[in-house]
Amino acid sequence: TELKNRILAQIPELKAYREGRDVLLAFENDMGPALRKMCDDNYDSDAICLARAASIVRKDMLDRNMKFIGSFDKDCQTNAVPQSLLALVDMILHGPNINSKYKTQATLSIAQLLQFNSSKRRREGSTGIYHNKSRETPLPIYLGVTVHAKTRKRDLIDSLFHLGLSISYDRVMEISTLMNNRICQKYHAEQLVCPPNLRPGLFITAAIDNIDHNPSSTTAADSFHGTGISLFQYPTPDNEGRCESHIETSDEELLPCNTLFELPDSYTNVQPLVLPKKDVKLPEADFPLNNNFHIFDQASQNETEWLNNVEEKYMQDVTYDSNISWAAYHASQLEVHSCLPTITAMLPLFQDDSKSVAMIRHSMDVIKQAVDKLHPSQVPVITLDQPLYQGWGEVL
DNA sequence: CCAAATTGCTTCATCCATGT
DNA sequence: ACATGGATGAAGCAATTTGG
Repeated sequence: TELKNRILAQIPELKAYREGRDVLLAFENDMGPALRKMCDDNYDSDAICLARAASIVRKDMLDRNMKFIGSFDKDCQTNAVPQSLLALVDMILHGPNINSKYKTQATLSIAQLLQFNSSKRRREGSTGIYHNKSRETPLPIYLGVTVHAKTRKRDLIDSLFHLGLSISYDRVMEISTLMNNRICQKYHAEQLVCPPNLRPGLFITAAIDNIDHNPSSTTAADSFHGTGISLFQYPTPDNEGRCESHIETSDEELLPCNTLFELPDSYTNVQPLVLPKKDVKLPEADFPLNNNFHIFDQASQNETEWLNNVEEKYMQDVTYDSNISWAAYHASQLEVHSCLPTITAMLPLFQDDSKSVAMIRHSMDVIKQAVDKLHPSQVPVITLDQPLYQGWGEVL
């Protein structure tokens, strides 16, 4: 309507005919004067050009129907916005002659924000912006979720949302619930808890430790003395493992967005365990247990070398590569090979005391399940610190 | 115009740092 | 050890906006 009024104001020879919802513009008298007037009015023809360009791009934008499925793929930024919008933004930013295939991140960001903040029809005098889920783009989602994950500050997300940069706080909550439910569904389907960022085919080590959150405030009613289990994988350039972080999104509609699923019972229920009172008979090993004393010789030789190094260097000034400490010396003696960052995953926490034998037994079961799934041929490797190790010995 | 979606507001409960 | 107030989040409801 605004466009119609502008056009009518500029070209009074035009007449508007209403036909249902559409408005037809037609010339009342003959075409000549009107055309001439349009050509003369250079200023407004720019405006018409802009309006035309905008409506072309808008049509593409509003036709988009994206849905956030829980993860971003590599080209999600480009795929989230129509090509015409990208081209337009790129032309505005870098001039119309550049036809580069590689869009800058600024182009992508601006285009995504445009798409995110667009609406099909705005009511006269409406103040706020209502965002449509089907036109959500990766950038505002990423921004909102990341800011929440790092800071957990609601007002920060709210102000970003009011600036049109991020999704609303409610939407962040909704997405987090959705992710939880999806991953719980996966755990239920497999009947074991195995974080999806771990990769099949890589060696796994596990660590069990007690988690003690003992708030310093005197009124903190409950402290947390639980158990945490971490899994580690060590990818190398030769074997990076198969990356299967994609969670299937089969029955999308069935997942409620307002209630949280629970973890499988087989994970959360720690079975009680009674240790036999008497000494247990150890099974006989089916291979000879011989003493590899040359390992100890090698180890003591390493220690001697370290002590020699300390003796040699302790009088001198300490520099970056003095490597005085035990760990630094031995690390410097290792051969350097390229290695990728370790993949770590933390399993959901347990409330049970980590020193109890039942908990340790359950940890072993849980770790074994995860190892069997990811790297079936492997013997589980578990590390623990001293108080837990005592209980561990009892379990064994 | 109207139903559906989205957003804003309020209330209530809980947690926890801080001060006394 | 206790009170207090800020921060947070869930839930419900109302208001507003959108899109057919």
